[in-house]
Amino acid sequence: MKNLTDRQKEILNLIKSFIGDYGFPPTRAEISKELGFKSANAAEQHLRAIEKKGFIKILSGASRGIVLSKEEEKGIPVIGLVAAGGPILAQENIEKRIPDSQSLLSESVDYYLRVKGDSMVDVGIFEEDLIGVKKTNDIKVGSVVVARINDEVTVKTLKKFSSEEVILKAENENYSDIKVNPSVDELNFEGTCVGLLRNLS
Amino acid sequence: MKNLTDRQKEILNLIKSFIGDYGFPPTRAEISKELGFKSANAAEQHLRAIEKKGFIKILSGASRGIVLSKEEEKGIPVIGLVAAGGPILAQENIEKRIPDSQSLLSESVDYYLRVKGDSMVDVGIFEEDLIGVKKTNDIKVGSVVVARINDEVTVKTLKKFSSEEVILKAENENYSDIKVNPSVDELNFEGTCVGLLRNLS
DNA sequence: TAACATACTGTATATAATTACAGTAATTTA
DNA sequence: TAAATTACTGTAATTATATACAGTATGTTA
Repeated sequence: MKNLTDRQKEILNLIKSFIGDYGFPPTRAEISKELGFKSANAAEQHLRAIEKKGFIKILSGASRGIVLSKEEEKGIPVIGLVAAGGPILAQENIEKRIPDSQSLLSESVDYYLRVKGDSMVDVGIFEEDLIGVKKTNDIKVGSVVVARINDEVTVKTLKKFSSEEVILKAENENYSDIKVNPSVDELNFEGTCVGLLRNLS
Repeated sequence: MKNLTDRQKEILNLIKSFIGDYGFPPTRAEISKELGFKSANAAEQHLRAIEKKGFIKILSGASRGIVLSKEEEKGIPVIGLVAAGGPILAQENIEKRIPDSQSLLSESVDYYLRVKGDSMVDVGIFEEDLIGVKKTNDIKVGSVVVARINDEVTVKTLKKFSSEEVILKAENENYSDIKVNPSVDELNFEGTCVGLLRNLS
């Protein structure tokens, strides 16, 4: 999918915020008015360009027939198993997308990660739970983090963080702490856990 | 807010599902076609009636200018403390509403209930977690239920369910089972727990 | 029992909206 | 450097849409 120009991004954002405000997409005239175009055709042509790049679909004949593409619906990706060797958010890792409900979790979530194993049961994180992860470099001791050690992704509590040693704690007495020497092992923090979703029944 | 007639409900549901499918509301003609009206005016008049009852707002002049009212935006209520003596979904109990993200939890949630106490920690339900509750009479032994015993609301696992005795199990070894005789105590099941949300950080 | 609400058909019209065609001009890509 | 893309103005036609007015019929409320 090609990149949008700044102007095109501006128009796409306008469409999204219009939908957020009114519940339906704007007309060409409304877009033009908002951005100061004197001709509705300016909007029309921008829309065609944005459609060509795959960000929207225009339903011909229908008034306000602008449909945001799947990717653009801002669904938050759910990551199942993480394939080795690639970024965690690679397309192949995305199981599905779930709607972005800002007010659901207080901090913004970049993706959900499906929990494997029972190493965090003592803090109520169970297998198959979805943890909401925020990508951040602001990693704090005591918080639950998503770390990648030698290309393996793991969820643990950060217990110690120094240049010589990083300790990741499993919240389950049957597991022992993971001690990592950052100068020897490849260690990356993928983010902090800011929330949890569980499907029961 | 007055109640809608069956036909009006049908039309409101059509509008919601149309928005779900296309991302914008239907026209009068589209509503009429879907429901088999031969005149677009039938839809128009239904819309006016539904607006009068407060479920939608019609923006005059705007095509597809149907806006769902706040209440109708299907925000799911979050219940904090339940005031004694009233229905659990009474206005005074509603802390806030969070957007309905169907695909978030697989079963539909009628409301979220903020968990008080630590009686369910062994199944990973912690204090302040929000459990997604589905109102249902189809209560099953083994599932986590929201029960009301003599006007007190509690979340427990249903262990036994017969006409002589109902046993509600706390999932925490420090708590003992609650045994209720339905013919003596007032026992109501408010619903089944179908999911869980937790805010960390 | 008169007034009102519900649930439509049918016709008509103003206006809202899409969209094609003809240009201009600057910038980017091949 | 020719061709394509971006970023618009301006005009106009067709179609999409909202919406008023005139009816018919049935059920409900005051």
